[in-house]
Amino acid sequence: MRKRTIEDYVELVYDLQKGKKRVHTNDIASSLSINPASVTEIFQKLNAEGYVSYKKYSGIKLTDKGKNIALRIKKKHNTLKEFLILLGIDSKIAENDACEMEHILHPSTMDTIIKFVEVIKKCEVTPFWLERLKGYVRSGKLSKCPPEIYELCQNFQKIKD
Amino acid sequence: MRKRTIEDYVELVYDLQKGKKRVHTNDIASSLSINPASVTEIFQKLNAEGYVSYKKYSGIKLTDKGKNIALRIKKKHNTLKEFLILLGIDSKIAENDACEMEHILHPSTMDTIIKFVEVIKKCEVTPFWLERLKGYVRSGKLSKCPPEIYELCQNFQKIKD
DNA sequence: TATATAATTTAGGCATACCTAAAAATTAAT
DNA sequence: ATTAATTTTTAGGTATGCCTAAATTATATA
Repeated sequence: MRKRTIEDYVELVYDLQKGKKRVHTNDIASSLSINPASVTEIFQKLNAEGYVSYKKYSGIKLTDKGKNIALRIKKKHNTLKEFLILLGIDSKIAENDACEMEHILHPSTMDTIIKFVEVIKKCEVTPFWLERLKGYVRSGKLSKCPPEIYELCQNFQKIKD
Repeated sequence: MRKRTIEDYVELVYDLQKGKKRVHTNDIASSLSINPASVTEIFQKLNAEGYVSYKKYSGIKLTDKGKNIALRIKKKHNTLKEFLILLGIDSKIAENDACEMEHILHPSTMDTIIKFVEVIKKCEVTPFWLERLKGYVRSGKLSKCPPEIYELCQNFQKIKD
């Protein structure tokens, strides 16, 4: 696996913190299958950089700074997952890929994807191209674009030019 | 930057190899702004794992295994870049994000994206939703879906049910 | 061909993200 | 309230991907 970033930990702490006051070394350790001793080091680092407040032997708690970052990333994560699921990708895989993508995409790419999801979600009917895509992924066969659709697009294009 | 993988190097070697017999430490070193001494180590590793053949002081050359991997990744890369550009993302940014995504996406996600690009490219006219998305990204304003389109999609959906 | 210059490799170092083992603190059970 | 069990921390270790400096090999020039 790639090296885990501060963002990864902050996000995880946020999730584990739900319904408890503080997050303890063992919570993270068992959740990531790493050694509690390693988690102590991570806590110290997160604390030093102001993402959490840490008291020896009593776990950590996200600071406002940490919470903001967590929320920012989780928003990205959810949008990306939604995006992938929209395209027909299995939700477990979407979850995973979103997890990777959330750290690497350029803000403007993120912005486009956010708007993409928004546009598709605003449609009351499943867009036609999406039906075609899903069918193609499922069967390996790409159905023909119905001439009505084609004509419409063509007309709209003419209007623009 | 994230830790560079074997894949990164193999891909780079492939590109640098164009028009020359062998790739030398300095080619990689200057291309990545890392120390030639580090590149020697990388060469030894690539050689040990069979991706290149390496002769001390005379650079490396991709093996068939290495070449296959390079081609596989470059194909992913190109598709991802194309995909992002289709969505209206600036080509320099698309290049960069593709570079990151190519290593992380699940094969089935990759497959869907490949087919997505294929479907859109097969259209002789720019699909309508894509026009709307681009307009939205550009202006922040989302145009209404024309009723003709809406009706068509609705009809097709009825046929399916 | 001898020598200067450039490219490459070796040897050893540093940072980091993890590890294990053992010490210290906390919590639970009698 | 002791003592036992659990959790957490400390101390020290490993692997890796980079580094610098110095040694070695290759190449270019006189």
